[in-house]
Amino acid sequence: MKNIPQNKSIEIIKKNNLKVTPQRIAILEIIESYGHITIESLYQELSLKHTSLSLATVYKNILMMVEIGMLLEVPVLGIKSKYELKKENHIHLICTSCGNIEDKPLEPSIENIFSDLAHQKDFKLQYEQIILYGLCMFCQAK
Amino acid sequence: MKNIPQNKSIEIIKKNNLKVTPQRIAILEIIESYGHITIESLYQELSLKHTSLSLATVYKNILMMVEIGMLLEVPVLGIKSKYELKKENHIHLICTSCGNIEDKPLEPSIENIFSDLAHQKDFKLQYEQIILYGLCMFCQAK
DNA sequence: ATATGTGCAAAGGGTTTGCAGATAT
DNA sequence: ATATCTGCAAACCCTTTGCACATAT
Repeated sequence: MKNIPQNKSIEIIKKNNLKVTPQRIAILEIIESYGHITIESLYQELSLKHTSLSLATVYKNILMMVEIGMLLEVPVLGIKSKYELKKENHIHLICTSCGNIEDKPLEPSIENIFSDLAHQKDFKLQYEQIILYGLCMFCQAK
Repeated sequence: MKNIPQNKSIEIIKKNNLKVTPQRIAILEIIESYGHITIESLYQELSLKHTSLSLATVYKNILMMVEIGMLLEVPVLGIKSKYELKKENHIHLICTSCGNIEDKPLEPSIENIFSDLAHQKDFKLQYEQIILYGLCMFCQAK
């Protein structure tokens, strides 16, 4: 494979001491453009441009990238997990009608509430996962 | 099967207009005693007393009970989902070391924060899923 | 009596694995 | 040059399904 573009995906891969392959660049670019995506959709999208890219490679990379903290798994009730690039902690708003996921920054005031709460329970907090399910503005209009 | 005890599980089953079978009673009693449990553990536990109970029956019931809102699925990053009896909305504290899940009531002050936040985004909130990952007091001591 | 539920065994589908060949460094 | 990565195909679950029989109402 050829034509490796210079971009953010490459930087992320390098930062994590992984080899910069066209497959990985393609995977990250699609995840970035979608924001949140399932393995299945990711593979479908990848197949359009990289017909030889195998599903096994997608699985191996996604699992490994989650493992090393490059990606974050977002479990979605009822369907399969979606994956996103790791960034500052944020809240997810998931539409139960269209499945779209929107991010919202996690304000310090909220973070404080949960760190206090964890402290009360003698719980050493590592990660806060906040997911709000409901109808997005578009699906409400329907 | 015989020996149907009178208890909370039976009431739950009746309230949902399902037939009261020994299998369902056993399933609910184990979920209640564990608080949160995976399908696999549930089946293992069930097998101890009800040797003829099939895994297919467990799956059929759990899926159906989640569907009608008797049970709630709690996705756990890295492993399989656990299931719990539906009750007032609450926060989950999941230990990343031992996997134990503890509940904490969701205070109105927190609920208000998220309903406000959803409102800002023109999002019609249906369900708030808050999961805190970290180390429980026992695993910190190790 | 009848709708519902269970158990079995088979099918299904998503995920993982091993390995040989290819590629990035 | 060599450690890493990819693609293929098989293996491996976990989960679902269909159907005949059993059971709750």
